[in-house]
Parts: sequence; structure tokens; C-alpha cells
Amino acid sequence: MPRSTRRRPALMHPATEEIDLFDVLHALSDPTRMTIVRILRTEPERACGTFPVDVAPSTLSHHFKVLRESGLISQREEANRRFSALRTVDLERRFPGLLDTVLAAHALTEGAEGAEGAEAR
Amino acid sequence: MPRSTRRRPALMHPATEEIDLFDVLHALSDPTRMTIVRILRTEPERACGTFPVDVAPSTLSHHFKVLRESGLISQREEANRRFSALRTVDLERRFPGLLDTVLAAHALTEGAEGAEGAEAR
DNA sequence: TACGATTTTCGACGAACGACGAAATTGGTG
DNA sequence: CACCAATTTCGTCGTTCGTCGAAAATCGTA
Repeated sequence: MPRSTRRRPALMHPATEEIDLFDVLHALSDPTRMTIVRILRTEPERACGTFPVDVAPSTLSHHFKVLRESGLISQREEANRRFSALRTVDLERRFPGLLDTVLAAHALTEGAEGAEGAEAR
Repeated sequence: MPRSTRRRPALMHPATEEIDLFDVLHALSDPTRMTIVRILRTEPERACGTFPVDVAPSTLSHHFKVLRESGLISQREEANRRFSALRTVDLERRFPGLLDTVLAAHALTEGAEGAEGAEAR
């Protein structure tokens, strides 16, 4: 038997040149997805289930799909798990400086938001 | 009689420090609004009705409201007209480099998009 | 092979979105 | 005052969004 008998459909990733700015902006305009991206910024790779966001697994799966199809992250399957990684190089090539600037902007709002009663999410 | 007898409610603009990143990203994730912002980038001020976007007036009004409440633009009333302007200084103060980077990113996608059959919008 | 862990797919639901037309508001002008 | 032009508000429509739970798929392991 071949090493990979794919029964699950292959994961769709847009090519670098096909990454759409509106899709990216929309993907980043959700707090949960922003959290995921921010975490992924500090680690090369991470399994889906290990993100500290409190939504149902199915919801999380949905967000990962949005992120993947927007071109923000790539996903790799390994056995049971699915590992996600930021497409930093591709993003930088497609929209130079965008990810850095947006994440920096979000970092600016960090302390203030949490301080006034928006604990999780 | 006083110079301004406001019967219409005053226009709501978020203070600079209150501009929300998610609102900004969401506002920019719509093509029509992106067009408006891009145009406003090249002119200090412009009346609402003079934007070359083909949507119904009421729809346009809605987009201006979203842009204004996100903090991206300010609006000033003068007689019948309402003039819009980019809040470049406030934006820069709140999220340094964000607007420039996003608009630069959008500029990169300009030629290619229009070339393959997405004339208007 | 049966189980458990990980993740997705599949509806479902309510909220928000983008679009529209009709009606109302406002103010300048004949 | 009547009219016109610019714009908003209101209600509606269909779509998309974010969320969930239940069920299915996949794979390692007991």
C-alpha cells in the first residue's frame, strides 16, 4: 500500500500570487482568527487543537479553513493531527509589510482591551 | 437664529484612541469601501455623491457610515452636501503605518484584477 | 478489532452584511 | 412657497458570518 492513501480531500491553499487582499483583511477582522495568527507568529508550527481559544472544535475548524483559504496559513496533515503555520514568506512576497504592520497594530491594542472586561475571546 | 440649528443628529466619530482595529480591517475588506478610501487618499476632501462607485445612493450612504464609525474617515456637513476626508493623522497616530501598508498592498493588486474581467466594483 | 483522540463535515440558528427602493430630511434657488 | 438636488433613514431581501451540536472520518493503540 502506498504511504498515503488520501481519503480526505487535499487541503486547498491559494498560490502566493493568488492571495486576495480582501480575503486577508476579512480573515484578520475576526478576534479569534487574529489570536490564532498572533500565536502562530511566535511558533513555526502548531497543532489545531492546542490553541487557547475557547470556541467549539467545529467552530475552530471553520476559522482554520477561512485562514487557510485566505492564504494566511498553511496546513499539513500528520496522522491524526493537522499542523498550521503562518505563510510569512508568501505573505511578505505578496503584500510586503502587511502582516507585520497589522500585527503590530493589534499589539498596540493589547493591554487596553483586556483591562476593561474582555477576558477571553 | 443660531448659525446651526441641527435637526439631524450630530455625526458620530470615534476618538483617535478608540479606533478599533477589527472595525478598520472589516471596513477595508469591502471593495467599494476600499475604492472610497483609495480615492480619498489622493484628495483632502470630497462630497459623497461624487465618488465613481456604482451602487445605489442609499448603499453608498451605508458604506460611508461604516467608514466613519470605524474611524477611517471623517464627515463634515455643508449645506446639502456631506464632505468626507480620510483621517490620516489620527490613523497614523493610532496604528502607525497601517493605512499606508494596506493601500500599498491594494495598489499591488490593481492592474491584475481589472485585466481579467472585473471591470467595475 | 474495538476504543479513544483529533479534526472535519453537516445541518441549524440567529445576527450581521451588502444591496435596493421608497420615503423623508435638508437646504439652495426659481 | 414650490421645486430640485444631495443625502439619510427605513424596511426588506437574500447572503454570508460565527457559533454550536451531532455525526462521520482518520489514525494510533490497547
